[in-house]
Amino acid sequence: MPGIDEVARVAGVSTATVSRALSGAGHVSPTTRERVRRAARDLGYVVSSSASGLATGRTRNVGVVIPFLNRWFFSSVLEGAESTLLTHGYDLTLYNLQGGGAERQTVFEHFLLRKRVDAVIAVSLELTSSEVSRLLAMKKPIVGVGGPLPGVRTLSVDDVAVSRLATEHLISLGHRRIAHIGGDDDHNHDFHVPTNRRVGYEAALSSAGLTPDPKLHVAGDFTMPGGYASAKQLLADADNRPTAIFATSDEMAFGAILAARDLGLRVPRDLSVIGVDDHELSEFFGLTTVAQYPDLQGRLAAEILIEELNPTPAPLPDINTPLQFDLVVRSSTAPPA
Amino acid sequence: MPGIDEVARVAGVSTATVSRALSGAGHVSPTTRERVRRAARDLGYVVSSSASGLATGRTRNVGVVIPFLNRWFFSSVLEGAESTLLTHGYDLTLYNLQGGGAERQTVFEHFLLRKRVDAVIAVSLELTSSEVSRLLAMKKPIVGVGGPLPGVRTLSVDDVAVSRLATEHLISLGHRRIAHIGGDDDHNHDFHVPTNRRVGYEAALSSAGLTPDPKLHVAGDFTMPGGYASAKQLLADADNRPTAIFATSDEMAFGAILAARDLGLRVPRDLSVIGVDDHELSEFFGLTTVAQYPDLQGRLAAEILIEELNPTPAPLPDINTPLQFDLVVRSSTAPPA
DNA sequence: CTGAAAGCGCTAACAT
DNA sequence: ATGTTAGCGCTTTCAG
Repeated sequence: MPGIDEVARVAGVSTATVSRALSGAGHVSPTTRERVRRAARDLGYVVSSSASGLATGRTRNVGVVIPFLNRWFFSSVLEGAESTLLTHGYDLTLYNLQGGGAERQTVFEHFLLRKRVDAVIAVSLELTSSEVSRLLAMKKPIVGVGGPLPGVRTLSVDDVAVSRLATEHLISLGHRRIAHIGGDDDHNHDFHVPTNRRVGYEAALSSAGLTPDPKLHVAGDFTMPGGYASAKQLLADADNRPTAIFATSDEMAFGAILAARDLGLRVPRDLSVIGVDDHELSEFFGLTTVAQYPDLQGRLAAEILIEELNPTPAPLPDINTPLQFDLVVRSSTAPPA
Repeated sequence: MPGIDEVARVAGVSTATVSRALSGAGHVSPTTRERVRRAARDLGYVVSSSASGLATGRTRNVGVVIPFLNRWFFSSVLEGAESTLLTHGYDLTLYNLQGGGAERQTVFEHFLLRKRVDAVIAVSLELTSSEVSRLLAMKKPIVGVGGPLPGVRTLSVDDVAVSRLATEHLISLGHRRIAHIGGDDDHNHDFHVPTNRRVGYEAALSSAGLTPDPKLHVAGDFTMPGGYASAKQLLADADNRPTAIFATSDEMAFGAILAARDLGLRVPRDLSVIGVDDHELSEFFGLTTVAQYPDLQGRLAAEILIEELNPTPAPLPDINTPLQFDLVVRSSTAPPA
């Protein structure tokens, strides 16, 4: 494992020149640069990130704090962030943390703050203001994905608008009895997504002169089996059955579609179903949905941080950047029979 | 951001003592240790991992190279590895790389080797022997998950035995026309999982005196839509329809179940389906499957590395550790009608 | 049990 | 354009 001085010796220059030639900072003559490059390559030299990090104070490493790895939304965000960071020469250090707990504390104290990362992406995680301020005090840029964070640049869809859009689609098709599979409280601390989605749903109903019926709202857990169970419950009473279901995630919507089938109902003839996400399987299920783009969210988060880390950052987007979402109509919604 | 010397000053000791007190290495009197601890806490001191890494040559960071993030198997491995590493005080740096390509080269040259990680977990990725030997030359332990790697400790299920078990289950139920949805060549470079699974399937058939029928084998892509399409194809010819399908992944098996339903076939009365994985949704689908335990695989990989990184490592498992797998019978398999 | 001091390998002024 | 040199903040002999 050769060090920089060995490269310097072989190239016949000083270590400073090697550093400059290899990092691209500072002026080095093309010939020298080439000589250094070759020496480095021949020796199989790679810089020590610890040494370089110690000298510069920058680690070229971004921490990502994320509550789930095995859910489509989250793994998509992660994938987007990872590939962007990688192409910009940054590493990604992963912290898979749910809710609070001692583990979370540990991560903050002993990892994130350890000068291990230059910046943090917090996905659907509400940092306490003390966590945020410590990070900010260390000049570590943070960007949140999935909801507003106090004093932190965040990327999020307008959940109220998303569910209003979904609900209005059903209303415009002529539906009047529209059920909603929301999220349970377990998921609510993450930026109140379930609450906001419910608000949008009820607002859309009210605007259309419909009164939200509490019986048509059930809490789900964002999973397919959860959506299945919720839908079964909503569809149990054959007389008062809704003609449409708006599920707050595509996976729950898939469950609802399967539940309808098992009850002998045809989608969309007997029941319309709409979700939120545009999950990779939504096309397969023919699910109408409101697309959000988690991979782009991850990419964008990474790009913002990279820019902020730049010595001369370009102007950055608003502190609360609203994200795009689109209605994607497929075959799970239609006018009621 | 206080440094170690500030802690030393406040605690009234030398920096060496602070280091010893905080790291637990070397002898420090209980009183002193307590004083140092308090000083550190009061100042909000955390060690700089760059400085510590530079001084010790260890980063307490493990790299994980993994081809997919959004597939259940892989995210489960990752989750298992992450939580084990975290509880042992290691960070996890994520490299999401498929196949070969320049990106992969980059990661090896500029990241993994940058003294950034102490060890590497390679998930379902065939490292070239030059990659392996470079890593080994730098004394970086590697463990592979998902298949044998030349000269590297690996954890993997015996894919031949797995699919033999699955196929034998169907045979023992009385099935004779058993189809197989395998993997396509795109997935074959990862340790030949598809090939091995096919071998096991055919071996089981042969042992039972059945001749594998090439028409009953189709290549899949490990996804649910892929399994759906493959099953549709297998079931198209009503006269020569198989009575059972063995899919090489649970997600494809789910697709097969849905395809059967769409064709008006009842599972398991008209068609038995078995998969491999024990995916989190397998219970929901009532899928009989051969369980493997990716989260445990991730945990185990992490534990092995942590042990190997230990200055006085305990004896380690075999270079090729076979992993557990179990037949899990649910309601998707039954004797043929 | 504790302190002094020599690095770990690199970068960034500052010179030239 | 390149070299000299002083750290970056910690760990670890080596003394005591």
